Amino acid sequence: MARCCDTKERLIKAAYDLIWESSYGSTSVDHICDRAGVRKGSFYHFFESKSHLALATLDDSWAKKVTRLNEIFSPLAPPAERFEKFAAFVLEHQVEQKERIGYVCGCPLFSLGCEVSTQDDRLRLRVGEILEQHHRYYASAILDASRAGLMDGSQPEETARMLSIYVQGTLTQARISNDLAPVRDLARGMLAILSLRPAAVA
Amino acid sequence: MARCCDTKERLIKAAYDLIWESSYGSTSVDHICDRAGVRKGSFYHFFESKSHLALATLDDSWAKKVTRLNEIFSPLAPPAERFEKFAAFVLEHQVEQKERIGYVCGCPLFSLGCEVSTQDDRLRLRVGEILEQHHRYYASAILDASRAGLMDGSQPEETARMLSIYVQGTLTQARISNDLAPVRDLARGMLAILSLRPAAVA
DNA sequence: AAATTACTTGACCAAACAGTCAAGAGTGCG
DNA sequence: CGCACTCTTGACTGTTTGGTCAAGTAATTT
Repeated sequence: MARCCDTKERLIKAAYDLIWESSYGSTSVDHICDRAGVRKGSFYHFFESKSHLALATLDDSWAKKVTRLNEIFSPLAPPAERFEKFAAFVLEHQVEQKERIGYVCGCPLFSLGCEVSTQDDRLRLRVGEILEQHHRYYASAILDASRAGLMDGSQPEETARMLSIYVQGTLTQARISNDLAPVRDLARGMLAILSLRPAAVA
Repeated sequence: MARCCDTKERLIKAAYDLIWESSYGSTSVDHICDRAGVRKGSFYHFFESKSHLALATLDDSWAKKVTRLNEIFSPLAPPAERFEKFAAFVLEHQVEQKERIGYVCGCPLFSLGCEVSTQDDRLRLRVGEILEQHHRYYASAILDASRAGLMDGSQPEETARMLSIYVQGTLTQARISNDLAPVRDLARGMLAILSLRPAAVA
């Protein structure tokens, strides 16, 4: 049955899902293999260790997400709309996941990063890089908004940082309370942090 | 050597530290016993399981923290000062921990809550309750501030919610970036969210 | 057709794991 | 003193863990 197929992708998908639904520590190589329908020998043919697979899930999920973010944060879209679309995108993801597994799962990136940061520097740094990319999207939209006279853009970096933290906090809060309410308020909260002038929201 | 001493407390302390420094999943009962200098039989004399011990660490640490928070959020203190003292308290804690173990550890409550929420409802709910208590401190200080004419208090609950999320996000961010900078900006960020009128800050 | 390559398989290992238990040992009380 | 209670101990069990490996199988190259 050699040289077949999508074994590697199935492993990445299974690992991503399991870590998101539960946690890195409680997800064993055996669980991942079971869900992927793959024998353990194959696992170690493709990946050195669980940590290496986790890194692969980060790269893979980021590569997929980036095209969507490029759409949402397209410089062609009005700045306020970018944030609204982003919030809608996040909410949609969370609703879907809650319907599928019965729990609000929050952000796989933050959860994994938070869990492993003091134990696995490679994973920690990669998560940090990806979060930094999100920051870039925010900062660029803020600059566009202030250039258009829609908001006070005197501190774009600081404002973008606060947005990052707010999104991060909201998803963690939603996971812990197992409640989508904070995510439903995400758009409003982001716009409040941006202090966009009323005209921009309409 | 029976009927001695502080075995139970040592177990709670060891579990708290280990979970904070690494994570719940990577902390085994054996590790906890080792650090506490206690044999495993004793562990199971006091606690049914690791999950029960984790719950005890939550209760224990919250009981200790609450007296400090009552000081900080004393209705006798000016509202703005309460938030500044709180931010200083958080920073102090994080600096201490980073010096001790070389990593920014973030908040044990958020990290644990985030990690176990989809697997252990008892722990999840307890973490949620404790976070809710923090929210109460914030909301009460906000009401006091608005009553004193220091800020717009039209949405005290919503503002307190944003503060909670911001603090939570900041500590998670600090842990992931292994950098205290976000925590050093905590006071400023909290005051920005509160939009306290300049007079209140001076 | 033969050799190489890329993948799969299932059996295997030692270590770590959560949890149990019977036999003590120190303390306080009658 | 001796009983009862609380705690401690170390040896134990069965399972799960991450990880290895030799043998096989199918496509690809030569």
